[in-house]
Formats: sequence, C-alpha cells, structure tokens
Amino acid sequence: MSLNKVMLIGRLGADPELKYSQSGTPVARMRIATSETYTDREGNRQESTEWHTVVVFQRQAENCANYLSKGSMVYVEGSLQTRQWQDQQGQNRYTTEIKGQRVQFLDRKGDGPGAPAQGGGERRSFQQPQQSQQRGGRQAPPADDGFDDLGPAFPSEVSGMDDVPF
Amino acid sequence: MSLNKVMLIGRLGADPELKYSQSGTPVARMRIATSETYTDREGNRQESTEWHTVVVFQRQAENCANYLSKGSMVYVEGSLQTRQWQDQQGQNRYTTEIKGQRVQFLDRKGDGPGAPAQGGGERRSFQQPQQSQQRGGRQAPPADDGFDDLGPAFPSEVSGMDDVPF
Amino acid sequence: MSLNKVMLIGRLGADPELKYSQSGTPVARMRIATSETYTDREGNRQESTEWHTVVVFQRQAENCANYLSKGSMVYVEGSLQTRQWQDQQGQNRYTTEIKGQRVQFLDRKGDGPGAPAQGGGERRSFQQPQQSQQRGGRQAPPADDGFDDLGPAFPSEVSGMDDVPF
Amino acid sequence: MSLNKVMLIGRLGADPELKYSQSGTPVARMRIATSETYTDREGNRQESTEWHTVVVFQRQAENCANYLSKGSMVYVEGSLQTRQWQDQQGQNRYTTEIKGQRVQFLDRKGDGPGAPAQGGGERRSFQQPQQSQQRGGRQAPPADDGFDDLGPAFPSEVSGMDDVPF
DNA sequence: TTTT
DNA sequence: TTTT
Repeated sequence: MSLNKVMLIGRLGADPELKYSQSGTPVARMRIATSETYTDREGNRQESTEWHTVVVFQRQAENCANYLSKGSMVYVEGSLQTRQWQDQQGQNRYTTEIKGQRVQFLDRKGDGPGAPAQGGGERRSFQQPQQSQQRGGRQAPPADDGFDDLGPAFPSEVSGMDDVPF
Repeated sequence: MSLNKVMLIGRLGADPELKYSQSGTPVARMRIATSETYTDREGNRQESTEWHTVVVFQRQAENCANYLSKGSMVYVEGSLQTRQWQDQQGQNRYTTEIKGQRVQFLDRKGDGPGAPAQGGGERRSFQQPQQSQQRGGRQAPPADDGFDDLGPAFPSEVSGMDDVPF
Repeated sequence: MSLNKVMLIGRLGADPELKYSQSGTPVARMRIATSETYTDREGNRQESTEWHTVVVFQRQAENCANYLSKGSMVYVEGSLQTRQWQDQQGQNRYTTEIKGQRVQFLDRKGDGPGAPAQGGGERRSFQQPQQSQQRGGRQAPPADDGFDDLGPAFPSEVSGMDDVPF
Repeated sequence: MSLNKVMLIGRLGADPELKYSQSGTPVARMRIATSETYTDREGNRQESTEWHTVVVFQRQAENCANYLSKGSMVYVEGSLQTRQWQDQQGQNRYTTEIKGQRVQFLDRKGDGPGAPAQGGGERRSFQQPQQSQQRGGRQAPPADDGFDDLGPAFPSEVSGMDDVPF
C-alpha cells in the first residue's frame, strides 16, 4: 500500500523537448516553474521559484510538443521517479523527475479548433519543422489532447452524471 | 482555470451496485467509508466515519463490480459532482457524489491471476450470476484492472524511465 | 487507514457568509464554482460548472470574510463531510460540504500590505460593517493570511531548505 | 498562480535522522519507500520501489524522530524542493527532496497514550538517549502529533461540523 | 534502505 | 451564483 503522487501548476521555462526512446516511444521533457510567494520578517512580499523536470510519454508527449511552448501554463499530475546515471568520472548521480501521467493545458481555454488564433496555442509543428513559422498548418487537436480544464481526465460526455441509473 | 479533485482511501460498506444507463453504459455505485481518528479533550482516541458515494463508468464500473465487494479497500481519485433530482413531493433535492476517474484495488496486492485464491479478490460474477457462489469461474483480470498500487495510473512498462533519451 | 482529501481551484459565486457557532467559533461558508471544459461530439467547446460549498473555521473563517468576495479565485484543500439535517416535513436530508483546512487566495498575488489598492483584495470590514463601503480602513493582513501561492502551507522562512544540516 | 504538491504513503527505510540547523531549528530527514506493482507482459506481478527523501522541521521533526522508526508507515504531504550543493570536485550537484508540511503516522492507529505498548509506536528517546532501550519512559504524545488518520490536519473538535450555523 |  |  503506497502512494506516489505529484501535482503541479506552473509554466514551462522552455519549449518541450521531444525525443524517441530506442524502442520508438515518444518522450517529452519539460522544465516547469512553480513560484511560492510569502511575506518575510520585514513584511515584504518575497517570491521563490522552484524548477521541476517533467517527463511524459506516448501520445501525450507528442501533444505537449505540439501544443505547449515556453511560457505555457500547465497542470501536471504524476509520480516521482529518481533515475541513477553515471557522470563522466564514472560516479553515480541521481536525478529526480516527475513522470507525468496527465498534463492539462491551462492557457487559452475556450479556444477550440474553430477559434481564431491569437499568438499562442496553435499546433507547433515538430513533425513538420519546415512549417514551424508559417502558422498555416493548424489542425484540430485530437479529442483528448489536454485542452481541458482541471476536472476529470476524460470528457464529461463519456461518463456524464445526467443519466446515472440510481 | 479550475481544479475539482477528490482523493479517497477507504473501504466499501457494501458490494458495488452495477447498472446500465439508458444508452447502455455500465455504471457502478459504491459506498466508501473513510475514518478519522483524533484525540478528544479527555485524551481519548475517538473515531468518526464519513461515508462517500462513488460512481464509476464503463470498463472500470465492470471491474469494480467484478473484483470489489463489501469491505474491500480502495483508492479513488475523482471529482465532485452534485446532481439535482426531485423527491416525491416534487421538491428539488441535491446529491453530491464522487465521479471516480480512477479506482485502485488495495487488497491482496501481489496476488495476480496465477496466485491462489484466499477468500477475497476473486472475480465476482455479475455477468454470470448463476455461478456467483461457486467461485470456480475465475478469470485473469484485464491488463489495467485496478490491481495496482497507488503509483501511476498506467503500467510502468508502458512508460518506463529506464530508457529516457535525455 | 483512510484518506479524505478535496482540492479545488475556483471562484466564489458570492461574498463569504460569516457566522458564529453557539460556542463562539467563527464559521465562514462559501460557494465556489469549478468549470470543466470539454469538446463535444460536434467538436464544439462546452463548459459545465460545478458548485461546491466550503466551510472554514476560526481565524481562517475571518480571513476569508475579510479578504474574499464574489468572484475571488481561491485554492481550497479540505475534506468531504456530509451533514444530516431535517427539513420542515421532518425528513432526514443530507448536505455534503467541504470542510476547508486551507484556503489560499489566488487573486492579486504580490499585493501585500504596502501595495496600492486596485479594486480588489482590500480588507472587507465584516467586523465594522458601518465602514463597509468606504474602503479606507485597510489593514495589513496577518502573517499567515492566505495571500500566498499554492506551495507549502507555512512561510518558507519558517522551514527553509537553505540551512538543512544534512 | 502555481501549485507544488506531493503526497506519499510509504514506509521508512531507516530511523529518522534528527539534526539542528545553525539557527537551532530541529530538522528531521527520512527515507521513504513507495512501491508500485504492475503486471508485466508475461502476466507476472512485478514490483518497483521508489525511494524519497523527506525533510521536516520544527516540532514535527521532533515528533517524527520520537515516534517513527525503520519500517513505520506514514502519509506525507509536502512540496518538491531541489537544493544545489557542491561536491568535492567543486561541481554543482542537485538533490530533490520533499519538504514535508504534514506527516501522519499510519501504524497502530487507535493506540493513544493509554493503550498498551506492543512492540512499536512508543516514544523513541532522542532527547534522553540513555533511556533508549528501556522503554519505560513513555510519554503521552502531544495533541497534534501525527497519530491521526488521513482526514483533516486538525482535530475534528476544533472545527466540527455539528454546530455549523447555516 | 521499507513492506506484503 | 463565479470566471474566461
């Protein structure tokens, strides 16, 4: 019986990096900042920023790479994982990352595929890099793409309460 | 920007009820108890129990009906939803339920399909009620059936950190 | 072993109501909306809103009454509690509420006591109702008043990592 | 607007280490294991363990040192923090820890100060090391000591719903 | 380095 | 009854 849960709301410090594992799995890595404000002894507002590394896989990795960029605000739910690796001196080093199970995109809510583009949220074209600046190739996002608010992970219509037979 | 999140760990007060919505969607309803212990002013341990109604849908509803029973311990992640309905006097009444997005089964961990049955955890036969007492019809649970610990919602192998290409 | 946890981010539908229990405990009640957006089958953005009742106690109740108002955005952490009561017909009715253990104020962060007032965030004067429209009586909020981001519940300086002796 | 939240349930891999910062603040460090079980492709149960470092401060640090030991099960709520430090080669290294805001003790619930000792849960005597094996010096734990279930962080009686004036 |  |  154990629980390993992380929940973050923050902004990307850079565009997501998308790579592929040796077995071909899409993997995206994102740096996300969370900020805590507090009042110090002199009564001044202070802010301290914490940086997190989030790794996501599969279709979600591709969605993140396609729709998120530096400055995007996201909600991330995942678990903590510490990886061991070796530095150039052959010493064991450890890196703690958040394995993201769910990433929700918090910018530009209400802006679906038919909405006018306004400087953000359009599909970034990782897979067609030659179009990356031309902004003409926007596509409708897939059904469960992260453009959702922080309610359930799945669309309401799939599991609506309207028709609960109890 | 909003968040609507509930996390519970508790035990079922009764077997799950499985019904089907008019559109044929499987829906399971479970009553789950959480208990809080605290020390009163006299220094005595006190316990207060809270009862929650959890509703799950689709395949997860069937898994709950098949594998959970009165007394089972579960982890539930979901969202709050309040339904309006009318009582016999035609008055509006409200019922708050937890729409479960994830239910993890916390009993009998380590007991996979090949493990010996020991008084719990076997498949209950909602869909073959005539076998419901004979216990002979056990089946291997499906791949993502809730018999998992409280880590990520998805199997590690699907998104292992071993092969992160960064 | 049980867990009963609710986390909400949403906006108040009305000003908080502050009352006092028979034993004199300050109790604030707030209605909070969370909204979920999703894409329906026709590909249109839909929004569904859920309303929650949050009850907080003691100093936090007073802080909420003093600093929050209709439209304020808050983060609430608490637990689910269902109260039984009797309607006029003497029938048992049940109301589920969130007992708030922590309420963070998400509007106007960075606006401490020395910051200029700009249409929100000033202290509402529940305890001096005759001044409630004149807005001149602003006070410095107390040290742990909810004007904090969604990090730890307690100020960093109390438990900073800078000086961890390991 | 940001959120930085970690929730763990797991067991201590060793007794807590209690130290004092230069300013005299008690600081406890604990290693906590969470285990995830999953079914591999061959249908076998697999378990993978993740180790976390939790740091707590002040009175909670002392409570952890006094009441927890190797093997104790705890619920931890906190936030992620990455500290920078320098190794012997003068290189920057980073360590990610969980700053615990709340630690609940999950073993032996219902065993208050008047309950018979049975091999666990008694006060460990960090501050009176000469008594550390004799087990005679048990003390009543303080009011909010972590011997509580996973409900609200504060005792029910302080903020009971029985007397809500709405 | 925990536990079942 | 909130908000974008």
